[in-house]
Amino acid sequence: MKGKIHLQKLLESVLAEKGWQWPEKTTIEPPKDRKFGDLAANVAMMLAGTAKMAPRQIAETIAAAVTAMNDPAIAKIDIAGPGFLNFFFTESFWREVLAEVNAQGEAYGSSELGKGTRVQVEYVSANPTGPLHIGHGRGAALGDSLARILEKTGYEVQCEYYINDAGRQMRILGDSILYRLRQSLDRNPVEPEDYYKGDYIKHIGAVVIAQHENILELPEEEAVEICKNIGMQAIMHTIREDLAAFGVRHDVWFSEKSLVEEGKVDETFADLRKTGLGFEEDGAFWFKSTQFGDDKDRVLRKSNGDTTYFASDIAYHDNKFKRGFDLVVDIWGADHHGYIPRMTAAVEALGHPGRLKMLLVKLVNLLKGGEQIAMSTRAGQFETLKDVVDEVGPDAARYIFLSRKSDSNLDFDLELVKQKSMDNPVFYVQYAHARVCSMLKKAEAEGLAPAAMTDNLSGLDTAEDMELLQLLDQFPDAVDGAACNLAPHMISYYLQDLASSLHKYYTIHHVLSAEPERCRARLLLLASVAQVVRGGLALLGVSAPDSM
RNA sequence: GGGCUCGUGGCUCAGCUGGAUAGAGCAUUCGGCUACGAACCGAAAGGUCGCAGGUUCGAAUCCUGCCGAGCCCA
Repeated sequence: MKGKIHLQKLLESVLAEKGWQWPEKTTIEPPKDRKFGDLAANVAMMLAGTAKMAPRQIAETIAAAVTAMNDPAIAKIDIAGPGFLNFFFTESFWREVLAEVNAQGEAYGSSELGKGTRVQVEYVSANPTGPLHIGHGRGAALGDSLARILEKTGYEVQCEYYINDAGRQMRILGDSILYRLRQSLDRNPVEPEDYYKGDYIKHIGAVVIAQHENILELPEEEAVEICKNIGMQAIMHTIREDLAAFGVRHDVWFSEKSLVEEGKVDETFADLRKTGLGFEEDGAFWFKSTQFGDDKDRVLRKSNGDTTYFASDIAYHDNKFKRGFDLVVDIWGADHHGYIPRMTAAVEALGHPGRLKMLLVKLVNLLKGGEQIAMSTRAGQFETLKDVVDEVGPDAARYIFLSRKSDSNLDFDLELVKQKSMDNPVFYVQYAHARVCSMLKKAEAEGLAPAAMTDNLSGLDTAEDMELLQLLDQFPDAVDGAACNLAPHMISYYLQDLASSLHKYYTIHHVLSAEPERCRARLLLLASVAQVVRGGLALLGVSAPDSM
């Protein structure tokens, strides 16, 4: 970031002097091959069109102008390929990065990118009909990490869980519990055509009978209602526990039922009717979503009087924006992707176009030693999030989830995730941290303290020193990138790079036995690396142990 | 039938708001611990970026068609 900012200032002043406008799409970033230099700018190629000159010729002009400025940070400028400007900075410039890292401490990497924008991240939001499974875990890790990243980059973040506690699924839950309850008492009940079959249903049945001894004497409707309520509470309780054990935060637990009971759905209907975007037809109430690019209009209230899920969802999103969020991020399972056009249409109809971002999380393919484990809540066979976290630990599970794009398929092999190999890079990154901590501890025991910024740091002069310094400088860029793209996996990849450079450094350069001044400078460098590793892992919600 | 997402070395994936010789890890082969943690490091080998067109000075990246996989809707 520091290098980039410095370079951008130089280039901007040169362009201003030449009367060229700064092209919007200019990038300043490390070149793909480090032998090309420390940072490369494509500005000459971007200018070719408007300046009506060959890119390389523009590059020559810019390079000459920058050279003439005699900037103390710039060691060399090359022009290469189609017109890249490749900049080499001085070693002492890169050493200054350490001042940045240490002055900011824990805050290093944070930015004002979000400018205080109020953003809500809604995630998990699983129906309270059964325990969370591993697919929910992926969404949970993504949402939680995203919230951390957005907070780090200057957004004001609220995390929310939407509880689908109204509607048909809840009725089925009540039926399922009652059925299992009767069965356990040898009443030989009729099997419902559709019900939840997991063992947890039986356990809830036991709780119900303990609290309501006379339940079987009550009218059917009343009994189902009791089962439903107790069941929902019990399940939500375990969901909260499982999320807490996974280190996932939600600030608000929002009930669909409350939305309906407070008349918010009716309010939304009225609003739609007023704007002409809602209409009656065939005894049903419709939303004119085709006006916003959906492929057909959608029913909000059926002719039998029941409102649809979509109706609640519109009212819910209306409510979100009325609560003052500038941006809403929804994280959904990929099986809901068909829902995107109509939801986008709805948010537009509500007058908030472009302020809803939907992230899809593809299902997780759970394997054990290469063999697939089937998952289905309804059929009652699944590996719960809790089981998985208990088995592999929250760090490993989270890191796996966050080391891939969320919309790509993910194989989660319980055996591989436990292995301490690069099949699960979480250990690789954590190991880098533990290694440095152990070294710092040993140094302390020997009376060696890391250098201060006022000390002579010229001992940091090898290619590996520069590599680490430049990576430290790139951390804020990685965080901003992850925030802009709503993509925590960019942090994982950054951390793997940083850990790799650290391990290489460790192998090549001996720290404690170097001459005192160089030793202390290296300790400062390594302490800075450890701090950034810690900061990066914190954004993923993964711990950074001192020893392992 | 309509729609969405995805096809990148043997495997798992980055890169996708167009830029340099397409990158990692695993697996394979070879090499490195009498110094700070070998859960590590180095080297080799491995690719028509699904296929075919198009846009451009330049395409894994953008557009169109097709093939293939998964899912959603009817």
